[in-house]
Amino acid sequence: MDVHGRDLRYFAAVADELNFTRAAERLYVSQPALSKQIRMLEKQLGAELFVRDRRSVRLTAVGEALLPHARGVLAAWQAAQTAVEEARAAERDTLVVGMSTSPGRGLLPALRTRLMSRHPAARPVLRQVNWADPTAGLADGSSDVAFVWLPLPDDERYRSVVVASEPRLVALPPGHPLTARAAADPEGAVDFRDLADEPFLALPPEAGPLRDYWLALDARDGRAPRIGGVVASAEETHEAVANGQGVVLLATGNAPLIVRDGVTAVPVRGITPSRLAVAARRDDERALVRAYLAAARAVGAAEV
Amino acid sequence: MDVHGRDLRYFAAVADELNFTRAAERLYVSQPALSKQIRMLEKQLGAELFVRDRRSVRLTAVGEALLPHARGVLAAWQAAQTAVEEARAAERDTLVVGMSTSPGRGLLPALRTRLMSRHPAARPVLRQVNWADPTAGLADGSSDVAFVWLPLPDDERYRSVVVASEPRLVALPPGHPLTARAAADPEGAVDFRDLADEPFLALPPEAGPLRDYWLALDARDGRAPRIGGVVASAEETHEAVANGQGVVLLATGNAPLIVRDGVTAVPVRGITPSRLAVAARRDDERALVRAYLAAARAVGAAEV
DNA sequence: GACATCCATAACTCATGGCTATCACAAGGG
DNA sequence: CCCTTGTGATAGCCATGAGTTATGGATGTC
Repeated sequence: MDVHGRDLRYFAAVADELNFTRAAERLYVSQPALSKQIRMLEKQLGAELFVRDRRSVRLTAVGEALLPHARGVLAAWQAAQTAVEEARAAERDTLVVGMSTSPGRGLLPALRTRLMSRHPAARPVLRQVNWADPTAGLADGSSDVAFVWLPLPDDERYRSVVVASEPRLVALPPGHPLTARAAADPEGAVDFRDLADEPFLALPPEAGPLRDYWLALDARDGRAPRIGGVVASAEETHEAVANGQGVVLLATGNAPLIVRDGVTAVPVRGITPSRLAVAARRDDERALVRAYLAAARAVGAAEV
Repeated sequence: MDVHGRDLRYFAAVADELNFTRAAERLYVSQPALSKQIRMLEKQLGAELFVRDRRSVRLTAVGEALLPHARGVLAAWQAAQTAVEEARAAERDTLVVGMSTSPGRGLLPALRTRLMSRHPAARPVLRQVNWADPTAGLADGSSDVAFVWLPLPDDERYRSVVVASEPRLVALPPGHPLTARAAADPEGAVDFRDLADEPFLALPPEAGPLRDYWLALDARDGRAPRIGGVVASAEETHEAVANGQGVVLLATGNAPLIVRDGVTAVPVRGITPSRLAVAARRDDERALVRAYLAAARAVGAAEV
């Protein structure tokens, strides 16, 4: 039914040489092993492939019929191996870059350029990941590296390089009283305690510590926030704010995604700045991953 | 380097089912065996072929790349097997009919017709064999059946069916004295003792008992014949007789091959008739061979 | 919470494919 | 004429391959 590729290779070699001893040498096996395998193949096919006439070896009609097909099978397998090798190479050179929202700030082209100056064959592929996954695909392996907001859950599994640290803003619906207060402020900002009691839009519970972070839990002295709704994308967030479901904290760089149709964003005093980082799985030592982190380090700040 | 066809078959089955358990059933192997073989294949290729994600199995990029090639290899091997099967069938249906000189007497078409009425797929192939081999190729396997002159050397290895028994003639050169004597004889014949002392043309020594037979050794009372030359074909024989190198005994049916350009042939009294037979190797039980002998029996006389 | 599904692992058996040593036979060569 | 050389087949041995059954562990389902 099936055949081992080796047997076809052996058969072709003997057919080439018409001499078992020489064929065995060419195949780096002993002559008896070769003889035995050919006999096995003949037995399997139910037909003699060679006539071993005391002084000479030659193909039978059946052998003659098999030879081109045997070569065909071997060639087809050769092609298969090549295809696998190419796929492996493509996989090795592909770096999946996960992100929840576009990191902006000119980071992607800058990192791409630096990466490819070191690894010309590299092909960074961008991948959009739902906000529900704060690791932007690192956790389930769907990304190799990712733009993430610190802090990450399950911190020790990842290493990260901060590439931007910016004050956080609050997005306010049209006509919200705090808009006027910010306008009157010398810095154009508001204090967090002035908005702590507003209903907040929150990330899904799966987001873990990141959800808490964007609710500024650490600045609330243990008092629970009011949750006005759950959002998992920039578009949802804009809609929810515009509809007055609640306010939401934003990284400065993400403000343009939310601020339109009367929604405004103003700086908030009294909370820590947001930190955007490039991260990878700590145990992922692949060259391309290391190179991307190195590029991020060159572009951004210190590793955490 | 090489791959076992089975592994590709297993791989294709799992790729089809995307489920090891079901694929294993389809392949009639246990699930662990299948799992192990796929792992082996992956190890050999140095790349994962499937992602076994808790609940599902799916192809990796490499697996995706391999799949069409794997099917290609399997198809190529399938074609190879078909080719072998066809060659085997052709070989099974081919009957090599050996002969030294054409048996004539309408035997070949008669046997061919009878053979093919029983075995429509049969393809009798005629093969001319040098006179030096009295078995006309049976001995070395180059013929399956053969037209031979009895007695055969190594008798017990063959079985034969006599298809013609005819008086032997002697071929005489132009102007030989015996020609006149025969003309004067009431039967137009000569007695063997009148030509026993002539130089005789003989078959090569390898012909064994057949050589002796055509020298009519049994009719010489132990006296050795004079050998005028050795001949191994009808053409040589004619030439040698015409040149006066010697005389030679002939089967009646073969006279037309020799008698021309003044060479004559006259019946000889006092020697046994020649017996033309169809023979085969005794241990050759193939249907086609048996059928050819049966056809010969129907056409000719009794089996020896 | 018991059960079913599904893939992986463990421990075992037996055939396969390799090796070395040796034989049998034909063909040349001193 | 014997002896060497070349060639394929055979014998006996051993490691590995490929299969088995039994079991584990994770994940949904009723």
